Amino acid sequence: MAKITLSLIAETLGISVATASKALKDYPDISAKTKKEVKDLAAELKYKPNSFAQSLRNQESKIIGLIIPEIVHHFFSNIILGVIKAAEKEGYLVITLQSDESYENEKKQIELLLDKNVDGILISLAEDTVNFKHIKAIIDEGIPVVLFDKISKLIKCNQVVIDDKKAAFEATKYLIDSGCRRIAHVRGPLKPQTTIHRFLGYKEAIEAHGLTYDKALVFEAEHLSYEDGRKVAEEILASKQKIDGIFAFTDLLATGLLVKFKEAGIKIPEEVSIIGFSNWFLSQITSPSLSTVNQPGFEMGTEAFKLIFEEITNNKKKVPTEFITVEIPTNIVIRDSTR
Amino acid sequence: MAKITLSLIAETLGISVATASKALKDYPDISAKTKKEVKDLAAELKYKPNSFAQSLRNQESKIIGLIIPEIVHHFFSNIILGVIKAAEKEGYLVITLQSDESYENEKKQIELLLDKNVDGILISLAEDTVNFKHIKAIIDEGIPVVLFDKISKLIKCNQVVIDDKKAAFEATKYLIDSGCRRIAHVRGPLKPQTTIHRFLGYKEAIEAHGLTYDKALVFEAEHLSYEDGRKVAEEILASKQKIDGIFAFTDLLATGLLVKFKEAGIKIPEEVSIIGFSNWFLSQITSPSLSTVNQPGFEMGTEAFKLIFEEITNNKKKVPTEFITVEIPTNIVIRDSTR
DNA sequence: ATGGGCACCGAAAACGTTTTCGAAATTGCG
DNA sequence: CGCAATTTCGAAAACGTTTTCGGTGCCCAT
Repeated sequence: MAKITLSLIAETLGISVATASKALKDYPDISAKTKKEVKDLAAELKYKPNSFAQSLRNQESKIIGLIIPEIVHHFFSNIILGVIKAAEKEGYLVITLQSDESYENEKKQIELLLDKNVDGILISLAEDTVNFKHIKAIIDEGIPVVLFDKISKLIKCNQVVIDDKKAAFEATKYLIDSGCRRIAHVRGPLKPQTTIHRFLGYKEAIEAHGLTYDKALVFEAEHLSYEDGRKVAEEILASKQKIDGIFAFTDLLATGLLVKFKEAGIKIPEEVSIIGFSNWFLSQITSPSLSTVNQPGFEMGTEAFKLIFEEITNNKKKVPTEFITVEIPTNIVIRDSTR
Repeated sequence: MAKITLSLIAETLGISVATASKALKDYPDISAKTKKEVKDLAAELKYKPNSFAQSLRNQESKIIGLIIPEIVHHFFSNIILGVIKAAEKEGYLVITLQSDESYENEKKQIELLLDKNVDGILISLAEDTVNFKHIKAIIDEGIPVVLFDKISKLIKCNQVVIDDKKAAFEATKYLIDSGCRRIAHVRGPLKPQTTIHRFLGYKEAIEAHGLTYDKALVFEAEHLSYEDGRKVAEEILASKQKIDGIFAFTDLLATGLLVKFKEAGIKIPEEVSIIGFSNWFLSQITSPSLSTVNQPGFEMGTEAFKLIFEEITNNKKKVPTEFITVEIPTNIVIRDSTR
């Protein structure tokens, strides 16, 4: 039951630890015979190098950190999965933490990860993070950082995003192409950049297709909840605005809208088309099922890991990395809530 | 920019590394004066002990592994969150892996975690795991293991579960108490134990309340999908069985049933009450919203971590742990799909 | 015989921390 | 003042791996 170490192997073979180590790693200055002996014995004893010792010696943990605002969330859990699967392929493991959208937590958690000497950190910024000193500090320490989804252009590092404006443009365009002429937009609270970009995409699509943008058709939801979707639907109904299409900021809002409109006796999609955003699981099971914009979380996670892996490898080879912002393409998923 | 190590501190203070180390950990054989000097300097230089060295020396990583079948899943992502939050409080971080319900992956991932010298492993077994040698092997190596949700009584270790039978009993009882007399059960495929337990709970509730159990009222869904829920609904309708209540194995099935019944012009809950299982997010947004059994993932995760933490601490103190199986209580959530 | 070149191996330092054990310095006490 | 007890510290080993930098031998050519 003794621990299987290099020195054990070396001892039973009558060679030195150095030779044993080099034999296992195919150093050219070890004879084929010795290599075979060492490898055979290692296999027989099921030798597993001690990762603590390796990490200490090589100054790398083969672990990366992942901080997201909210784990229990269809989009984010897809990102987690994408990161973990991509990392696993390259021999990396992932420590996940949830910031709860809090700047303070984010800061503390970065410390925790640095204390564990992770080889890099992937972050989707918390909502109330407006100061980026803590992020810049880790970058200055030489630890690779990749930002995804909730990012900031002010930070010099690799980033992974979707093109919200373009996606919103296309969603709105689809409504227009399918015959809608008075299209409302239900947007979220102003803070995240995404709100603005999706709004702009909506507006540009309207104007690019010979329709006139009407401020009265833009409604703001306080939160991004199902309940808020219902509330906004009531507002729309109360406003007596005549509309035949809605582009909602997110699927949850869209679902609230859809249900309330149905309850009000309005036929979806015959009278009003509705399109959401994110392609969460629930959009498949509303009735009618919800058309939406697919926000590919898995791919974003995969790409984020690829970027950090490249930077880590570059750093080892002392070659500088030039930072890029990767845009993951979105696509429209047409179901039954649009004509 | 030099690394802040103990020896750096020791050198600038003109003492030995040993003394510096002991000063920071309040060893009784260090004078108050020296302690203060060391601590002050450490704080000033922002000294952070190197975790590699600590791990190597102390033989512990302060990291635990978590293997689950599927990350993108409301119940499981709640478990992840519960584990991570509980771990964070005790100074542990969590490496998460997804087995994809595959025994082979499960085995490989356990290896990965052991290679990283995690201090313990939490596992929800994959569906096609029927052989437990790989789990027993880690336990024999002295690594604490806690099983949760998908467990096996054949493995001697701490476990965290819900009482499926009792929960099913109560769900069915609620239907009976609210006036249902011909209650169908839609169950899943036979393999997981949960299927059997929930069925038994249903059956016992029926019999305990003066109703007669009728095999013809039990329907089997091939998978646990929304689509399968719809299919089973058609079966039920085609069978011409007169029913006034349904207890479904899971919310997704229940949702399929609910939608199909509504499409067939049957009023929910006036004509047929439906109750699901798990309290996924989607059960709030069906119309009518779905009554269900709350399966508290977060609490299960928290409890699973507590158990492994206790075992780790026991092991350090050389006190033996006696294994227990913790049952997390479920509760019924009544919404609008039941009378 | 002498030296250069080659193939093979090992000593030792290094990564940074923790802890045992013994030594030195100080104090207490008779 | 002498001896024992106590306080305070440091040397060194240990955790296990990796890699540099020299060695040995041995062969071959001169």
